Amino acid sequence: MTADRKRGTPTKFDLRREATRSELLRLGVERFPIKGYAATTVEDLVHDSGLTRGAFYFHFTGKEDFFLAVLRHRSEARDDWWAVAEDPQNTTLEQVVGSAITVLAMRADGGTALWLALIVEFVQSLRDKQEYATQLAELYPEWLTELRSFVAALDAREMVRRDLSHDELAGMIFAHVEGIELHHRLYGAAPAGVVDSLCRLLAP
Amino acid sequence: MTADRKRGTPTKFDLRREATRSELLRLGVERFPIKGYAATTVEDLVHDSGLTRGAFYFHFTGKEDFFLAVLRHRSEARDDWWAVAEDPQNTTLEQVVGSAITVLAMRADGGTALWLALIVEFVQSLRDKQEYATQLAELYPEWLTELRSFVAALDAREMVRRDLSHDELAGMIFAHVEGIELHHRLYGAAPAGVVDSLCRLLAP
Amino acid sequence: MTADRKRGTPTKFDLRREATRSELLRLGVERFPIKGYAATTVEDLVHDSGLTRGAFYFHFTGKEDFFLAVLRHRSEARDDWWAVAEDPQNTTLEQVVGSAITVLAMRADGGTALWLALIVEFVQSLRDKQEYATQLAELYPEWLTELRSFVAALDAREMVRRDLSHDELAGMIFAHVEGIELHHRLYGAAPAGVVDSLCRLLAP
Amino acid sequence: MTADRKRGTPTKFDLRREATRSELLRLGVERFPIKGYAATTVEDLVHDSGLTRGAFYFHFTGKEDFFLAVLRHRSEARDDWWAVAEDPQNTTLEQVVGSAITVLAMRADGGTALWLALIVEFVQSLRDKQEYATQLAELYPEWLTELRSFVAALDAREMVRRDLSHDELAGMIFAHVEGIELHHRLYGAAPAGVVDSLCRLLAP
DNA sequence: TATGAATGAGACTTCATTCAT
DNA sequence: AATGAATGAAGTCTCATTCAT
Repeated sequence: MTADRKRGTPTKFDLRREATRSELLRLGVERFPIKGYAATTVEDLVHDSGLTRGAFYFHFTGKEDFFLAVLRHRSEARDDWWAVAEDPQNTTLEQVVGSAITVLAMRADGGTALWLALIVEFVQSLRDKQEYATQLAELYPEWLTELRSFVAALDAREMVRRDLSHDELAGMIFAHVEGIELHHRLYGAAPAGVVDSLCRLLAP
Repeated sequence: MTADRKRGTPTKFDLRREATRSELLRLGVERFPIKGYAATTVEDLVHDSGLTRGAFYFHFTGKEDFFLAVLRHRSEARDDWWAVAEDPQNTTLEQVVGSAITVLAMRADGGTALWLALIVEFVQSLRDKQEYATQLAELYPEWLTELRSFVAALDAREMVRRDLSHDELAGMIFAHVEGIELHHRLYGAAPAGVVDSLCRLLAP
Repeated sequence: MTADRKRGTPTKFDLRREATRSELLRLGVERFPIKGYAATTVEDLVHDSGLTRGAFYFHFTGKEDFFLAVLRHRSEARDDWWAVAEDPQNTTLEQVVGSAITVLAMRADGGTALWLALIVEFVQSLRDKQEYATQLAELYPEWLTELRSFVAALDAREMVRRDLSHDELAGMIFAHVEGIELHHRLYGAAPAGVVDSLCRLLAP
Repeated sequence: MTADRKRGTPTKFDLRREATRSELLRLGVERFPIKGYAATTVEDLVHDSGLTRGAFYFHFTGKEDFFLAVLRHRSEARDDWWAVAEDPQNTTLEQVVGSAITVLAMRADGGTALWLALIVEFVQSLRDKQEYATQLAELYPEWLTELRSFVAALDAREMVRRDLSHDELAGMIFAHVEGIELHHRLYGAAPAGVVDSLCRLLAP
């Protein structure tokens, strides 16, 4: 059996383990948004799922470790929304950005700026546990990938400014959108023309 | 004594009480940034200051109430930084925005995006205590005041777009800057040209 | 009131606090022997005493801190048993030692070698928390004091060897007695003539 | 296979089983001293050895059972150190005892008084599981055997007192040495002349 | 107008042991 | 003969808040 694992053939143990692990991650995606990072207890996570706290600690070192795993898990399930930038029907930057916003709004799992808020809580709770902060920072470039693809697609159609790198543009619009959504969430501040402001930031 | 207070003549008791209250608020401004909202205990707040838990609960109903009071207290001590927009030496939008950024960077009390993070923690900790969320939302317009003055000063010099209200512009740049700074704080993401992007957002 | 404290006049708070603290220590002396150091939970300690876990943690940093405080507390309540060494009725070393053993046997609070076993458990549980080990080591000389007095009294009557210091003799007989009692406790090994062996160790 | 076992001809299954069992015991001897009895988890025991929890529970009913088996296992690997008592080069009791101490100091596996401390922890953890305490007590006479041989060898050369049985003398010096070493371990108390005190205890 | 000892609900985490395979 | 994922009971400790004074 050990040999099997080495060869990459999952044993029955591997299968069982992975099933449980996945279920835990799914529960994390589902339940962290409900009460927030800090207020969600391990018990809240496993409650009513047939899993136990023990299972949780078998798979993860602790809550921090788990939260990062959840973030990674979320990253995996991403589609190609940025393909809207290649759609010839969208002839102007405004149209492309508008379509993109529309597509993205449809799949926000949990609510606007929700995960950003969770991440802020997470980071605040760390206080000098540098290891986890580092792991989080390593996820950022990955999240930027989609946006970079979007920017690249725009660039291919000469719809975007060229004095900044794709990376810089992606980072800029990411931060802009999250800033707007977060203010909306915290203060109920109604955003004024996100499409418009994004276009201004991106236009050549 | 109550009679005195009604007449507006503060007795020495009133003075003492106000001194204690102010000191507590000052401590809040000083100590919340150190460990974050959740991790800062009431003991952390009063420790080493000669004040006690008892004083804390005499002046405030609880931690939430106190935090809001601290936010209000912070708003009071604001200068006229936005006057840079009236300085005739700054002839272009770029120069004005650049000066403003420079001035603001100097007085950040505690660190970049720090208070935004505290507010996020605070809001997350509330979970259905609508009363406090409402109180927080009421503070937002006040914070916007400075930015609105800034925008108005720019407007007077015809340096700013007019398709959006001062309020909308103020809200937009507020959210933009905080979004950028927060990403910097969370992920170490280096912001690409804040002055530049602000100009794009504001320009006529 | 603060001034009172500085002057050494206990306030009502001081009195209440000390009463609770003493009661906790008393409970420690009473209950650690029942289940042993490791198995005695904080709940076990306060249970049925009207005190709470919270009170425990108000007064002590944790279980280790408390255990050391209990050991110190025990040290304080010691009588002058070694005065038997000055009793002129005991004319030989055998008689003196025999009387001493008899006296000591009467006040063993909890059982033979019980506290030694607790201390061993305590030390084993520390594992590289040097701070507590150091604090424990500092108690040893104090415990030796009584035995040193005993040896000194014997010495005054020229009943004891002089090639070793009082300190060395005290340490030797302390270890000897505890070794014997511990073996008795662990293995049920019946000690063969403690009086006799002590005399051999002490005789000139 | 069972038949084979009954006939005493070990099959290759028997061999494998015994190998695993032995390895587990060896691991116990190696790893209990590291963290102590209580703090050493079953995982600590098998980790990095290729063995598993499952194997552990196949061979032993539990941790207590295992610890006793480890103690028995340790007893088996004993040499004839006490032969120094027969060495004609050692002409006095002092010389014999001194040589014995020297020899013994060389083979202390794990550190001074280490196993005594483990046994204390073990016994404390039992609390009314009389069965295990009994099994432990049954090991004691066996451990005494070596010391008894030593005493017997001394007796043959008329170097030892005769008012006590070999058993009593062996028990006495065993307890004495362990008492001294334990105090050394717990409090850092430096033993004063072990050779000397042993001679006093043993001399005719 | 405070004081500060005490409360008490729960959080995270550990680990000996089980059991389906 | 062994595997190792999972269990679940229990333990230590934290802290916002209360209340007698």
